[in-house]
Amino acid sequence: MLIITLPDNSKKSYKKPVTSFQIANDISTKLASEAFVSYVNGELWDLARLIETDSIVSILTKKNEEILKIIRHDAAHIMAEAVLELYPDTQVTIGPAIENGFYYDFYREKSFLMNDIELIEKRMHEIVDRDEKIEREVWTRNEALDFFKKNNEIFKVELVNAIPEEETVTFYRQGNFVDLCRGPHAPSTKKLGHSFKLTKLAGSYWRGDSNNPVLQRIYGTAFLNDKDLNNYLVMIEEAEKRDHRKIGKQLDFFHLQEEATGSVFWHQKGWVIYLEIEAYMRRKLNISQYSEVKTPQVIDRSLWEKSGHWEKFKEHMFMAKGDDDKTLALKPMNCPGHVQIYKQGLKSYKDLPIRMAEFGSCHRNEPSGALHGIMRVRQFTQDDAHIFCMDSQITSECVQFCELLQEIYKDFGFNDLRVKFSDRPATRAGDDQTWDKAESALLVAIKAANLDYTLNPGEGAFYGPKLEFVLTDAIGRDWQCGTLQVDFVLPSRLGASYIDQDGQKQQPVMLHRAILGSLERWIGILIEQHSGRMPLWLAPVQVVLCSIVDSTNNYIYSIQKELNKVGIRNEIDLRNEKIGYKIREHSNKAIPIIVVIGKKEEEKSNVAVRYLGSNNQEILGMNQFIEGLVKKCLPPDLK
RNA sequence: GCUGGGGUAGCUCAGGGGUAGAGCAAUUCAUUGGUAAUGAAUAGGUCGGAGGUUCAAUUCCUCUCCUCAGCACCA
Repeated sequence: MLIITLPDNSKKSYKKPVTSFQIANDISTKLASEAFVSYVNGELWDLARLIETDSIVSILTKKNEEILKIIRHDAAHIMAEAVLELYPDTQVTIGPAIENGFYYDFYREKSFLMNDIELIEKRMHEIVDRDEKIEREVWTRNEALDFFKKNNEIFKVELVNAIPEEETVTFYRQGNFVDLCRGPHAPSTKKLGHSFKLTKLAGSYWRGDSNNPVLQRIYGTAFLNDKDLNNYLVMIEEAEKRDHRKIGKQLDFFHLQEEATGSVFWHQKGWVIYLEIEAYMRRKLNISQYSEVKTPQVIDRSLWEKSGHWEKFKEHMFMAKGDDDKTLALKPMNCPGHVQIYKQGLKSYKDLPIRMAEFGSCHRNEPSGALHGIMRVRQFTQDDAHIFCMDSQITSECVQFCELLQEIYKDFGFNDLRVKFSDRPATRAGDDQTWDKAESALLVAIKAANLDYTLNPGEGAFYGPKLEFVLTDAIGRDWQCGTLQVDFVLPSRLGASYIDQDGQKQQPVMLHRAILGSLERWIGILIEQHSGRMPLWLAPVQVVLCSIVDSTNNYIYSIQKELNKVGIRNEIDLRNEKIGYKIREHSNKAIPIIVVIGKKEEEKSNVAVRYLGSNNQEILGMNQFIEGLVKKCLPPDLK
């Protein structure tokens, strides 16, 4: 006797082992036809898998969110089947469902081209229509090994080899395609339906290691119906319009060109944003008792050798030849320079903590494939600082930093940031006790700032653990912005010390920290966040004054004079164009406030104000308008 | 760096072995108008760069640079 408990707590009893499909069928034939998989005691199972003990079972249909993952995984298998049918010289490797879709990595001498993708997609639709049964099989590990060896599938052999000898593995068979897979899957290829699309073709590496063979990855996405699929595709299209590279060009913020690959040409409008942000950060750092410094751009090789950068980072450093055949390097980081300033003169424990800040312009020779607009560049400016402190000050400094960071992110409108915590790696400097202290300081800081985090186990730097503060771009890619790293190593390598209460020489700890990360990346993220419609305090042009007829030009000049006096960034548009044309053009240029001035306004010393994104207009007295505007344009920390 | 796309007017893009195309922008003229495109005319190009094949290359081939997507990288 076998008792099956259903979600509504009703029970069914069976004399023999039963499948979820039978159970569904006993409830209603409709449910059986709509079922994809089931939960059996909280685990996802195939419908055809035999349940042999008393169990809690629920049947999943399209209404359950989990199904999306299942059909995307189905889609990956169906794609692999299609690829093997069309290109039998291919080896399959792995193919998971991922956020928003799925991919499969293939190994094949010849590259897939874009037309291949179309053929594969077509074949997938055929396989769906074939309604092939998808069946689960349990094999011993050695059977699996023999099978893959016989077929010369070296990648699968490697996967199976990693499995302990006594264990069994599961296979899924559909048509002539068999794949090693944990499952579960829907009962038939037909269940996928036709709401899928292959999206991208890209290279990847076996097991994510660039020393391994290159694989070809085909990405796709699948949904439960065409409407969801189309919504998704439209959403991606919309998101692409927020791309900072596109907007940067449209709004005349910056440009990039071949002769300076990976370095930004800031135009006047973009540079205004940059300067406003820098000024804001200076105010915040002053209040937080940082002192700002500036260190050399080009430094002799010997210092980089002492700091360890030469050994670990040489390939990424730009070199310059000096006199006497000296090798110089453009600084990729600011820390060694800051230690040199720290080392000038003896430091006492009473001097600590020392918080040394720099808007440090760094050069790194990033691999060409890593470059991305102004988000990943070869020359960038960090809002960098190093806090030299005693062990006993680490925690409070970390807490203060996280609070400051959060305050600043809020001012820029980022309320939900994500934190990654990278703890001790296998090979590291410093003893476990010191690591304990540093890791717990970071954790205390996260908690004090009321932040959630995800753990990156073993991903810390060899010199200490770190926090990474991550923001997301328009199409969902993660970018590390802020960071906080505890460093036990550099101070000793570069000989930084202080005298403690007992007159003994001690080594300070160094906290590397940045809040925005790089000004370039930060502005890129901001542009995408706002689709180019920057908040008033950052808008390159805050107001544009538009005429309707040219008889009011003198009145407009007089308003402009007043705006200039109070530091409102403005433009005037006296062109011989219709007002509708001007409104449209300035709206497209994302200018936050358009002021229209005609004869009516001039007569009473008024202005007609129109805010971006609104069709309303507000008639205000000129003085009243300017007074209000000055307040609105204040940076968030001065409001 | 790796795999696959792409580079044509200021911008967005079409084309394709035989004098290079559109829309928008620009310039000129007319229009002085009331809240997201007034009309007409004109001008605009080493078809990313270097080699090669050809009577002829922007088009085909080779190399190279840049760029896009993903992978790897981001100390």
